[in-house]
Amino acid sequence: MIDPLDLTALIERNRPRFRTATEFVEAAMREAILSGALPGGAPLRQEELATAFGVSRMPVREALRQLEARALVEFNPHRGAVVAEISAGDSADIGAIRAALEPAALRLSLPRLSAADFALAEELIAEMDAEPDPGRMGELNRRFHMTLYARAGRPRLLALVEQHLAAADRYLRFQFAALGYHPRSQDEHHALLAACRAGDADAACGAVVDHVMAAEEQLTAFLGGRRG
Amino acid sequence: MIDPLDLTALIERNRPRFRTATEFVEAAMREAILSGALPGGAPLRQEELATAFGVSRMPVREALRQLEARALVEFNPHRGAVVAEISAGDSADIGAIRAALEPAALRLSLPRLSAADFALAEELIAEMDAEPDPGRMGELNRRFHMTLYARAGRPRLLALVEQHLAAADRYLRFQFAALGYHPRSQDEHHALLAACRAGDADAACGAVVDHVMAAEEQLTAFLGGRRG
DNA sequence: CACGCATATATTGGATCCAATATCCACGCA
DNA sequence: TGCGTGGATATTGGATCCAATATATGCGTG
Repeated sequence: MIDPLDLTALIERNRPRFRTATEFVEAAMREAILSGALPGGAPLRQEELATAFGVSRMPVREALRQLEARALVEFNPHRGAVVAEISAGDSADIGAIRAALEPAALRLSLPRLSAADFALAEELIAEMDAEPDPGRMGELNRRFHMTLYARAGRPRLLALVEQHLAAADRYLRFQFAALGYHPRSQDEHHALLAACRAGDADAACGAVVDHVMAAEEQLTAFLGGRRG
Repeated sequence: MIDPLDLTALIERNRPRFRTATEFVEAAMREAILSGALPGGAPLRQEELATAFGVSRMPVREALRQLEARALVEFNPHRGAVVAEISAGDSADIGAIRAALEPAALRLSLPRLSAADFALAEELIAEMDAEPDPGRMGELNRRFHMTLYARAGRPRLLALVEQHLAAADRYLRFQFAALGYHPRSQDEHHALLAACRAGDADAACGAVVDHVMAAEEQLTAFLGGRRG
């Protein structure tokens, strides 16, 4: 049973931003899943969600289908949808994808990055140092990475990267809550930015891969390595 | 207006394979889009599709939402959905993604490939030589690649790879129809398989990247390079 | 007392209905 | 004659209703 109060905060706040109820429900539920408000395995009763969002079951159904295509929820015919579980195996999967995509995006973007981009990235690192909330923290981390990739000029690639950065957030929140923030990650952010500023594509890509892999290893160890 | 006869072939053939109408419609429409039966830009009228599939508008709507999340169709609120357009820019986008993901999948899979896997890959190459139909051709090409990646043991990564192999098919069909099949591609398949058999991961990954990039360059040139 | 079967209930899947919005066309006016 | 406005029409978005299926409960029987 989902506590209605947990969701009411997310709901109705940015309702008017969306043109259709389906859009609204999809965005709110994605946010809820990625932020951990809806934990892995949580059953998603359509009627319950519909009343929580103040709509009928139909926008909920369409939103659930979209989230299914993004692997955030899983459907079982006639049995309902549940929030996709997190696991060590899935974390490794996401890590492998990030380690492949992010250097590719960076390599395309790097030559076109401007001084303003570097300044923004620097500022985001500083904000991360001061941010205690894990949720905002993940958001800042995502924006830092995306700032460096943004000039790649490949919308599809960037959408994939952002999607998997967000997916990784679900896991990083775990790590953050359990171990506190790892200062090594900030060192890696600085190193990455320095390599970018120097225009050294190979070093920058290496830094990204190391960064992703390090976080991934930490996580796999933390999650107990139940699966490869 | 969609010619109903174009779709009727796809419809009702494997209808019983699916447990829900939504699953069925989603699979059929994805197939239709990827195979080119529904070309880019084609308007997707819900009522029309519903009668074509012999269902109500609802499964169609849910299927369209799933396809939207996979970037195969585009929605405009209150204006309807259209099949996602193909373009030189999008082709380059897909090429960049493939060039990043496929070597990663291959590197994970390569050490675990068996003699049977190599034999299957070899057979698929041979079948490609004899296949005149572009549709079946793409299918064989996809299976060849996926055979080499299958042992990666990363379901999420493999799903992404397969998804973008399929997306690339939409473009390769173009190339095939206009230029005929390029024998160079088969040479590259042989070289790739040889490197895999030799267990040379670096060479194999290099071969994949070259293969993807070569096809991509051909395509970009053919599509006129309207966009980067 | 355990197991299997039948029935009851809850929940999803699918169809139909109504409302909201966009497009199209005609008409009037400058 | 060209442009803008207003209404008619088509199509989507959302709500409600019905059917199909899965789970749970309880009964009977071995």
